[in-house]
Amino acid sequence: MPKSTPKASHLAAKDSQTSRRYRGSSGDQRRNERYEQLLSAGLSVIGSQGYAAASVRSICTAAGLTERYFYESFANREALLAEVYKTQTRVLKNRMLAAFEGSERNSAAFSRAGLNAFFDTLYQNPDIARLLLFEILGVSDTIDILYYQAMEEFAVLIRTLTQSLGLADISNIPNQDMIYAGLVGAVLQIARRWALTNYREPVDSVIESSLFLFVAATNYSAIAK
Amino acid sequence: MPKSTPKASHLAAKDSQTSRRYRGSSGDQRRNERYEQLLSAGLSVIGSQGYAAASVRSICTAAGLTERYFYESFANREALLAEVYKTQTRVLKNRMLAAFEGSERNSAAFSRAGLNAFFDTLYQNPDIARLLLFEILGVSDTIDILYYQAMEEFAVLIRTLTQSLGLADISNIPNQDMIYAGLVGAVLQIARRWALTNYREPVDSVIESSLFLFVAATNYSAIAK
DNA sequence: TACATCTGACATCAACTCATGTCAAAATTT
DNA sequence: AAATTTTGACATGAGTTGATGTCAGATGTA
Repeated sequence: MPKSTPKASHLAAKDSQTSRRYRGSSGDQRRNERYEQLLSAGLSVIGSQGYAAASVRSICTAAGLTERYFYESFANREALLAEVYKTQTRVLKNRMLAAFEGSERNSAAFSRAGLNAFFDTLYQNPDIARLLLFEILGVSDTIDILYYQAMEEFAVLIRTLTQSLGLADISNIPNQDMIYAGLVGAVLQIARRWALTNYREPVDSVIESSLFLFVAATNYSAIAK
Repeated sequence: MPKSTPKASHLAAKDSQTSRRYRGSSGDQRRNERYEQLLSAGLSVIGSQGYAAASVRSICTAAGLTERYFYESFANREALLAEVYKTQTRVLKNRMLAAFEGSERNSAAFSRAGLNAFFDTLYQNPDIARLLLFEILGVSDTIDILYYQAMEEFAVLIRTLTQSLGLADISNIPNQDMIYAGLVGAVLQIARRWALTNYREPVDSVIESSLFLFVAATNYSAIAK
């Protein structure tokens, strides 16, 4: 039996008894700090150098930790990428929800607020932008599924909000899932284009272009049919 | 001086004099064959295993060639990826152009023909789909730019065709480049979603959803303003 | 037949990867 | 102060990678 039990999960409740306080914090706290450091270093390295160049060594160096601690929190590189991705999409989603809350209840203002939160987050954090827009694709089947799920969540989010507020309606059109997925894809592509041209366009410009597609799609059927 | 001059380009016109006929073909012909074999094997391996797993060795094995010949045609792995990508986007573009040619001259039929060529190609060639939709992103700055350029070309293509045929007009809207980029992104996202769910949706369904976004975007401004 | 070229299987090389192990010194508790 | 846990720097090992080199034998030419 190994003397140091490996922990795939960072929630190692079992050790809270056997561990001892150290530098003012408990074993769980310290482990949690290391986990957070690795998560943050992962975002930084992947977001600036790319996933291919993000070796365990480089991430641990950036985190100020030894490689031994990497495997305390993550099974492998891919698991770290997955966690970073989940964390950042959650952050993004929350910011957008907060923006929706604080916006006026009319169609344009509402959508603009959400799009502003989205594009502003990417603009303020190029590492996040690179990771969410580029590095996440083509890594593995597992990660691809994660990406797919995140896209689906965003699509459901905007669909629910749009419809529940009665801002627009395309319910007479079949395959709405796909159309909302397409709209998310349109925004992502505009964001990728924006990033690849070093964010030269003003943020308002990318917001308005995205908004146009949203409004066109959600209003067209009501007008045309 | 090295006795075997390395050739970064596969167009090694210089050797056409020094080389000798072999198995019925000239040196240039043989070199060209090897180049094509590597290109095809590259698509196959990258498209089925992913770029990360596509080592020089595995590609050469798939091509039935020795590693020595890899560097005769390509400077490195990335150069091969770039060539495969360029080749396949060119093929795709040509198929779409051919589809446009053979279609009726009304808005819906025209767009449908192009979209059908696009989605059908991906459906018939999952390797191409994976490479174009997933594996191309996040590899390197050079490859990212290649992707960006290809997207831009497709956007210009549909913009030019749409406008020159008078099928629709959004010229009263600013930042049309961005909007067409967004439409390309929408189609790509629908394709990615389709691929990630193992092409379960009928091809007509993804075509109609894409078409809806096109028609909505290109007709909305004319109606609304 | 004698010779030159081309080919493909294989060897080599340093560099790098992930993952695990070792151990003395630092920090904490008793 | 003594004992014990935790830490961080480093070593290790098995494996793979990209890139280049070697060479006997197949395929051609004279």
